[in-house]
Amino acid sequence: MTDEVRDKIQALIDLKGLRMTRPREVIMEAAFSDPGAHFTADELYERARAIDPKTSRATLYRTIALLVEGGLLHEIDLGKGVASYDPNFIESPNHNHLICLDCSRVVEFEDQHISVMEDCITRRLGFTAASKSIQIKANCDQLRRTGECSERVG
Amino acid sequence: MTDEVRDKIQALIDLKGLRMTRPREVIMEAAFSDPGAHFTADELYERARAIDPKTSRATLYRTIALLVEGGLLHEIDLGKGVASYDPNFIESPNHNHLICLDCSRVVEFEDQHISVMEDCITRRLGFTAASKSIQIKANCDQLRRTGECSERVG
DNA sequence: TTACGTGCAAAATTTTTGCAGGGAT
DNA sequence: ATCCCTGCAAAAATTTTGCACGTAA
Repeated sequence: MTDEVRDKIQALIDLKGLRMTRPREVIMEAAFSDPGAHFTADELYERARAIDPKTSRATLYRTIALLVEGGLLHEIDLGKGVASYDPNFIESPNHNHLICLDCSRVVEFEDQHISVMEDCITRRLGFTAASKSIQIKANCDQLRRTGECSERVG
Repeated sequence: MTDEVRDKIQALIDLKGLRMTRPREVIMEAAFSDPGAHFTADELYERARAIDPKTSRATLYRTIALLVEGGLLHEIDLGKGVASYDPNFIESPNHNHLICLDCSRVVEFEDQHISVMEDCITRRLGFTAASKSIQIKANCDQLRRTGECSERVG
């Protein structure tokens, strides 16, 4: 977990007048240890239990809600049917997701041109954008050429 | 429901060797009667029951799965926490969603430029796009000017 | 000390499934 | 007649909540 994330967490705790407890610490550690790793509630539960097996689902859900509300965690749709969460919006607030239909890998990307156009369209519709996200489901070219998919990340 | 939709449904039924039954008909009627209206599973349940109160959830979920699998219904994330479904991808296969944070209204929009750029980025990452979607959460300018939000759809 | 936080277990939601009877082709 | 389909009810999966005890500040 980076210091920046640690600071944001502390700021959120302070802002809401909450307390930093060990159960919360464990869950946040599990959530932010790898910024590239998205997860579902259940996956985070397993990760947290890897750090402290006593972690309870009740506290997990309460902490997820806290982090989402505070903007440190974003709820995203990765097409799994259940909500996934993305811990990387702190460091890359404007990234999008490409989901590989062949291996389910998720590639994050950013693009200034598209971002500008999104703002443009939003304004034209009479709104001011608060958050923007793109999901692209796609097939891996390499798979078709070589029969393999995993690994390569453009 | 348009004839085009009716035809697509029939084609799906035929392709899979299924049968067109009254319970399915009711659910599909509820789903496609208003292409602009997104819905959750539960909302569709209520709509279907308005047509035929005997509609069961089991059949509803089975029919939703059938339509999603067949590409007639798209699962989308409207930020409600539960999956929503969009019946309008048959008529507008490439539209995106803007969600008003003030009134929760969903505005659909399409844009050729962005669509091209998405394909471009996807190719650059080494993939071929299968489906693309954008979600923008935004605040209504009119609300800030006049204190009202609903109604206006750019 | 004193709220706030926690875990447990129960409850509430949401979705899936087994099964026996019913219906489309 | 055949095999798919349906509804019911039970089960499964996921998330929320009440409560008594624990603990950070």
